[in-house]
Amino acid sequence: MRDYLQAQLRAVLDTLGDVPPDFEIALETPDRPEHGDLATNTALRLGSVLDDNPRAIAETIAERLRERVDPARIQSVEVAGPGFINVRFAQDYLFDGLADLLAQGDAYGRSDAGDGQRALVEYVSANPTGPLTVGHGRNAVLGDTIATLLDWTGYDVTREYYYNDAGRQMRVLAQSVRARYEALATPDLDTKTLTLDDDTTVEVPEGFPEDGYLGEYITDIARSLYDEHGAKLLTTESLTPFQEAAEEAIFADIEATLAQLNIEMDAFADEQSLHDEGRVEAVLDGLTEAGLTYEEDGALWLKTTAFGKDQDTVLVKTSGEPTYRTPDIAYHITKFERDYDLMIDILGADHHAAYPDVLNALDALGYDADRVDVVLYQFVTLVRGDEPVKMSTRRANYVTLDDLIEKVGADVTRFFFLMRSPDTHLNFDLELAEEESEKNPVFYLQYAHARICSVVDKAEEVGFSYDEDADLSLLTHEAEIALIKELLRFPKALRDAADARAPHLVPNYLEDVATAFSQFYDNCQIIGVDDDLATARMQLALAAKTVLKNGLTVLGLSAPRQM
RNA sequence: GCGCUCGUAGCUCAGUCGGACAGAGCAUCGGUUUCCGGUACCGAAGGCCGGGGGUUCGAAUCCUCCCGAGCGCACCA
Repeated sequence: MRDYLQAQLRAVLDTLGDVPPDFEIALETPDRPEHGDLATNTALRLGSVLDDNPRAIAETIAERLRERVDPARIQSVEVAGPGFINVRFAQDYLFDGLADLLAQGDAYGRSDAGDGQRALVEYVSANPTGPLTVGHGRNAVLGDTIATLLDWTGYDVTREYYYNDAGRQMRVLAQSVRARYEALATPDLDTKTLTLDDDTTVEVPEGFPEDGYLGEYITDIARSLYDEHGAKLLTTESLTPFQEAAEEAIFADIEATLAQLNIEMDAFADEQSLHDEGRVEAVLDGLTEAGLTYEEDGALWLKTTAFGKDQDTVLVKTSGEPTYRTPDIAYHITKFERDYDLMIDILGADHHAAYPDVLNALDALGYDADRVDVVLYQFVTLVRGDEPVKMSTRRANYVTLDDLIEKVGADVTRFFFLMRSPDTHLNFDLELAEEESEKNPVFYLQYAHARICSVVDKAEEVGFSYDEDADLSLLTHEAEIALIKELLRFPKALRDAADARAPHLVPNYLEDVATAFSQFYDNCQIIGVDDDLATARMQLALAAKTVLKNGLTVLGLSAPRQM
C-alpha cells in the first residue's frame, strides 16, 4: 500500500512542474485515527520549494490524487491542518489484507527486502574466562534477535561467536587453574595473600597469578583435572592441559546458558587459528605496506592519527605479542573472504573507541568497511535496592546470566533486554527482579495469545465450527477495524526493526497489537453471536494469534497456550 | 582535557525522515463481571521533553553553549 501510494503521489507531483524529481515523499502512520491511515507532509515541504501556500498545494495534490487512485484501495483523500494530506484505506483493502494474513499463517511477516543477501551477525563473543554476565546477556539477546529479524526480512544469516584464545587473558586463566590444581595435589603448599582493588584480601596458593581469576569455577575445573589425572600434571611445564580443560569447561557452561535463552550459534571463530594461518602477520605486512605503521620504543604502532584520532595505537607490544586489534582486523578479513554482503558486530559501549581502528584498517587494506555495521549497546547497571552491585569478572562476585534466568525465567530475561533501545543504559534492580517480572509486559503479550487459544478451545467445546471462507466484510465494529489495521502493520514493523537494527520496536508494536486485541475482545463477543459474524470474528482472532505468535517467535519467546 | 551514548510523568522507558493537542507500562485514585480467561477493559491525576541561545512555516527531534550521568581516551579484551 505504501509503495502504491508513493508511486501515485510521485505521478501527481510530476504533473505539478518545478518539483525536483528526487524530491522525497514521506508517508507516515498518523498518531490519531481521525488523521487517516497514512499521511504525507509533502505539500508542507513543497511550500518553500514552489514558493506557494502549502494548503493550496495540498488541495491541488489531493484533487489529482483522488482522480487517479483505485477506489478499491483508497477510500478518501483529505487535506487537513496546515497542509497534511490524509489518506484513508478502503475497507476491501483491509479485508483482502486480512485474508492474505490468514493464508500466510506462520510465514506472515516475512519479506524479501534483503533479497537473499548473505549476512553475518557476530555476537556474544565473550572470551571463555568465566560464566556469562548479565551484560553479555544483553549482547547475546540483541545479536540473536537482530539475526532473526534479518532472517525474516530476507537475508541469509549466519550467527557467529568469536573469541580470543591466544592472548594474555587465557594464559592467566590457565595459570589460575594450575595454581588451584597444585594446591589440591600438594595439600601443604604455601599460600600468599592478594590485595584486591577494593582493598579486600584473599588467600591463594603460592603460584597463583597476581591478576588471576578467583571464581569458584576455577577450583572446580582444577578438581576435575585432579580427579582425572591425580598429581601427574605437576611434572609438566606446559599450561596447555590447564587452558584446554578450562576452555572446554567454561565453553560448555556458556553454551548451556545460551541454550536456555534459545540461542544457538552457527559457527565459532577463534583467534589462535588466525595466528596459525599467518593471517595476523599478513595484516601487519599489509598495513606496513600501506605506510600506516612505524616502530617506536620496541613496539609497532598504527598511525590512527591518520584517521583523525588524537593518538596512535599499538599493534604489537614490546613483548612481540599483538594487541587484540590486530587479530580483530584479520578476523574481519575472513568475513570478507567468506563473501558476506553485510557484517554486523554487536559491541558493548566500552568498545566504541576501538572499533573505528578496525574499520579504518580494513578500509586501508582495500576492503569495503561500509559493509560492516556496528551495533553499540550501553551497559547494564545492576542495583540491589539503592546499592549498586559491584561487578568484577576477576573475583566472579557478579550476578551471572544464569542467576538472572533462574530468577525471572528465560522469556522475561530476553524481553527485558529487548524492550529498550540499545542506546539506553539499563538499570536493573535485583531486589525487585521477581516482583517486576510479574509486571513485565511480556506477560501481557502472552496472555493475549493464551486467551485466543482458550477461545479456540471453547469453540470446540461448544461445537461451534467455523470455516475458512468467512465473510470478513461483516467486521465493521470500530474495534475490529482498528485491530485489522494493527495486524497489517506487522511486516513493516519487522522491516523497520531490521533496518534500524532496533529490536525494541518489535515489543513496542506487539503491545499495540495486544491492546487492540483486548479492546476487540472486550467489545465484540465471538462465540454465541450470529454464525456468520462469529465465523468472521473467529478468523480475526486467529489472525491476531498469528501475529502474536510470529512476533513472539521473532523475539525468541514462547507463545504459551495457557498461563 | 578530548571523544561516544544519554537526560522526556513519582519510577522504568517509547516517541519513525523535523509535523497535527508529547505517549505507554508500573505506582496512585475511581469505575466495569448473569457472557468466550478480570493476568482484562474504561476513566482521572500526573510534563518548563535537563537549562540557555539559534535554524525552520513548524523542534523532544537539527546546530551551538552550559549543567548532570554512564562509558571510553592501555604495550587489557
